[in-house]
Amino acid sequence: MVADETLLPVGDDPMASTGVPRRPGDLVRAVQELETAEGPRWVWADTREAYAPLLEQGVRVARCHDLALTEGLLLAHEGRYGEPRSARAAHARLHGLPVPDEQPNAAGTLFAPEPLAAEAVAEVLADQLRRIAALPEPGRFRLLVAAESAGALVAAEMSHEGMPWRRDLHDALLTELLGPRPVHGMRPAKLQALADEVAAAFGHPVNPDSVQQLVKAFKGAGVELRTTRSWELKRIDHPAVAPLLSYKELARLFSAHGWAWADQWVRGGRFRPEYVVGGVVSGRWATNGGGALQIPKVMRRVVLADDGWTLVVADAAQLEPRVLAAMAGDVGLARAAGEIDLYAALAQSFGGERANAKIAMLSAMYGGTSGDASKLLAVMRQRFPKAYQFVEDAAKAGEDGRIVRSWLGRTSPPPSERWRQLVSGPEGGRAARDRGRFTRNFVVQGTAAEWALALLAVLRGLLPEPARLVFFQHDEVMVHCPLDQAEEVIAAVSESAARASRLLFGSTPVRFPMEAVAVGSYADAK
DNA sequence: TGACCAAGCGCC
DNA sequence: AAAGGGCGCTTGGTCA
Repeated sequence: MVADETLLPVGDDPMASTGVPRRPGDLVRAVQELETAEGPRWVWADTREAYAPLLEQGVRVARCHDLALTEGLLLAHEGRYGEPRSARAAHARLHGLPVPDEQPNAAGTLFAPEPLAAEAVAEVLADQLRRIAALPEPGRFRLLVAAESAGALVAAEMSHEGMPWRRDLHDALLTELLGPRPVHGMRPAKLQALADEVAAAFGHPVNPDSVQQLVKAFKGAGVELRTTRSWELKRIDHPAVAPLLSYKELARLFSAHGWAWADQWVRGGRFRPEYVVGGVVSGRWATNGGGALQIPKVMRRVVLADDGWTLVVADAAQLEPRVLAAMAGDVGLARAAGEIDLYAALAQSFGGERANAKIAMLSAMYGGTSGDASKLLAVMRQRFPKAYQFVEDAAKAGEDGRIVRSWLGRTSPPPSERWRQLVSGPEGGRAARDRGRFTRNFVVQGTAAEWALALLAVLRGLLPEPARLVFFQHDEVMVHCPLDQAEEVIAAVSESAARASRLLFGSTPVRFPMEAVAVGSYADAK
């Protein structure tokens, strides 16, 4: 099955190109031929729709421009957050036509819309390039668009490739922790035993999945609870607590990543989630089903390289404080960020305590106020004034109802109407501070996400055949490759980190260490 | 019955 | 280790 989608190959000068409509029948071959001959930047309405069928046919492309992702970035930058961002909507706006509503979910719709004609794709592209050129920092925004689009390619390829997942080991792990797989609708034996223990401790039946029943049962036992969160339960002295805590932990494994999950998401020894590029306002990815970004650590042991292959796993160390140092241009902080252990390098400034340096940095980036935070923030303000001021400004903007932007120009959502009402009411201070914490974090998290996208884009281009990116989680990547490519892939990872840093920040003294290890099992990566 | 919300917890 | 911002996903519970 070939995508019913118009593709537009664009050479180095996008404005000079013309659309090439293709009949679906020869589309795949045409793409492959052009890709080999000219390596164009493919322009399409939506990468997931256009690229997945190509991947099915074994065709991979090097570069693309995703109209919908770009439109979303542009609309937000232009203060038009929330307007429909599909290529079709963008085309309608250009011509003053009624703008179609956003497709709620491609999988859930019965009728796919007619594909955009090549002329329409070209028009939307030209309009976007004009709008980008008119921005105050067009170069940065172009990089953002390229990185976002490259991310969309990687996401489609990772969904296609899948992360190695041994169902036999997964089943063995579940059986070890929960007991054998139960018949539908039943609890596994060990889970049921824990539920029985909880009931016995109360002296009457209690459903441990029901907050209401638990609160009531504890009340009957003379214990008043505000919530049944595990950290709150841990402070309570009652015989039901221990089995209840075990129950909660295992019940989550069972329901979120148990046998039914594997039935749905694991096929042919691969876990294939659907990634949503730009699915988080800060630019991080989200997933649509499969919970790929919330896989419990205990399950890493079932992620094994194929025979003769290895997993190269790497995560960026202390990415967010390094990003802050580079963005703020804070000389002192940048010097510390030139070291492998940034917090250790900062310790001297915070009474010799590495831990204090960490709290100070985290509090500055996230708006923390607890414990020693305010005292340490005062030190930070004095020692690293530019970094301190950078996040303070972002927080102030948020509190004032203004938007903020990441380094490359991703724009935060504007405040909601509800927030504006709230902020002028009796609880206004609280609402303002909450939004201040959000915008404070947005500039750091958003730029860290951009760095990670740039890393992915570069790494994708450096990987030798047949190595494949198979997993990405905010600041961590996994490559599946033959054993004898391990060294080359590890080198490619650190080279990509260096190039990503230059792409975003030029010649900064800040280092972005990305140490990769080759392992047989994901569980051995840390 | 289905839609929706809240609680709770997994990951970074 | 501490912390807080961001998410997805499941369950129970309520309401129309």
